[in-house]
Amino acid sequence: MVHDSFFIRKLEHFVTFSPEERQLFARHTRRTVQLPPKHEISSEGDNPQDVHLILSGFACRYKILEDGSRQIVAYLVPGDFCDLHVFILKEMDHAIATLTDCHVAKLSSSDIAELCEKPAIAKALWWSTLVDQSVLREWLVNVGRRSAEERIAHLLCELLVRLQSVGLVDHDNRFLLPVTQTELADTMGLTVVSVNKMIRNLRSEGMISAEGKNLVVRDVGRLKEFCGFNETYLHLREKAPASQGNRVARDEARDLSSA
Amino acid sequence: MVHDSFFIRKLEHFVTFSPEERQLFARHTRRTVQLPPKHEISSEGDNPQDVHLILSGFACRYKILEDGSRQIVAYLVPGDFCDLHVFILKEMDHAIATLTDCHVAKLSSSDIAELCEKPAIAKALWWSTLVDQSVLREWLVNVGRRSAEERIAHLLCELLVRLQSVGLVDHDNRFLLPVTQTELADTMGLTVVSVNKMIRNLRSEGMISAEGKNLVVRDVGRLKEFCGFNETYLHLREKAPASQGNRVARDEARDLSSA
DNA sequence: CGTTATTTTGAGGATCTTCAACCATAGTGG
DNA sequence: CCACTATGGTTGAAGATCCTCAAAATAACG
Repeated sequence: MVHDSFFIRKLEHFVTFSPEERQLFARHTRRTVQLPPKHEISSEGDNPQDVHLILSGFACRYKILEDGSRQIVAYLVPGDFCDLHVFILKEMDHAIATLTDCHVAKLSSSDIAELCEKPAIAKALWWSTLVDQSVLREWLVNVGRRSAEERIAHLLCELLVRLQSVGLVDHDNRFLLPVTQTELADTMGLTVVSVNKMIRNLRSEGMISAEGKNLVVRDVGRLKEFCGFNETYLHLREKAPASQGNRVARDEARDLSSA
Repeated sequence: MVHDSFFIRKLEHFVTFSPEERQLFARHTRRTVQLPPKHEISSEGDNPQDVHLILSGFACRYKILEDGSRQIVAYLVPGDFCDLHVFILKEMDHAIATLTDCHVAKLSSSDIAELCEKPAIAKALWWSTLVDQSVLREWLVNVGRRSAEERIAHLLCELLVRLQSVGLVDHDNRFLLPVTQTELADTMGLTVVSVNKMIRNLRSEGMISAEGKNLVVRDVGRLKEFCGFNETYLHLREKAPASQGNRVARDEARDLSSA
């Protein structure tokens, strides 16, 4: 119940849904599976039949090279669609796997088709694909042009904002980051050793701190400043920032945290 | 006239268009401009009104960082749409500029809307967006996980195949590459000095040779082998290669467009 | 409580960058 | 016609960043 709302909350950064549209979403996301960590949702070369939507947990999109090294090209967090492209591109050019326990909804071709009959929903799905693309561009900038320490800082800023946008961050900028340093390394084009040392730096400079799998951003301003983070590329401000819209969002967040 | 066909040729890797659909394309790509090199087609922060389609020449998509460094995140070659996202995302999160003289078609919101009334065309535009996304993923892998020399080899393989797919490569694997080494460096997350030395290596190893602005791939097999190039990610083989399969695809497209 | 995964640290080395030239080419204006 | 300038390509030397290798410490897990 709670989980079902993450993607609605995400998409509502872009459009506001009517009650019927929300019900339509609920109806088409009923078929779900519970997956353990490191479970492949779809593999390179597959021609999958379903679209997957992350309801809870973390997953990632990645490619494996001939020499066995891995590059993670996207993190998939609650509210994210994994593979909206499967009805157009017949062959997966990458794999998708869970990083943690995940609750995942499976939507068939007809689920998507029926959802897309509502123009607001079709547009929102377009938006989410385009935002994924924009994130990918920023990751390329990150790996291509920033230092190891800046890269990690930038990724943490992005996750902070993305998770905030679906209500998964505490008031003190604490969020669950169930990702190993090896996985971070595979994300940023670095080695574990580097990642470890750079995280130590960020920590000793007082910008972040880690408590188990929780990450706390101690100084958001300085962290963003340090890596040149500009959240425009997440395109979270498409809707007019009217006070009414904001109030609705706040009320929902309160409801959910009590649930 | 010749130029008009590049994007049709590109999209026809995915669907086959009817004569009416081709005419529709012709009708909606009549408004064109001729641009000089280094001309900004659209800038970061813009809310452009038109979609741009490259008819001839090379352009690129890039971001500038605070320190002035640049990361190119896509090459746009004849047949490529620059900014199909402008009707959804209200603010450009990156800039687009020509690299050479470019002949560019400008399509308005209504041009696109009318084109998308034909399901085959709508699907083809979707396909082209998704392929752009796939290329972006592969570039991230490239910059994140491959050595300087492999990166350049991989980019050259990609351009070879992409330009081949629109008929811009000679029988002897020669094509026009009007890109400076500085631009290559900004593409691969390297410096000009490195790019220069790696190109020298590839040349001395007999894989490529350069004649002015022409690049010749002397040993395609070895070049692809060297960088682990696998063209699957370009998704150029969506149509069934059998003649029968093609007929079915064509029939489907016809049915849908008449619906 | 032993086993495995993950984090942490150090030392040495490779790759790529930075800096600083110099050369080649093409376009410009006297 | 030729000096002058701008752009791009080429090269070498020195240094920084990040990697590799190796090992220990810590945490997670059945």
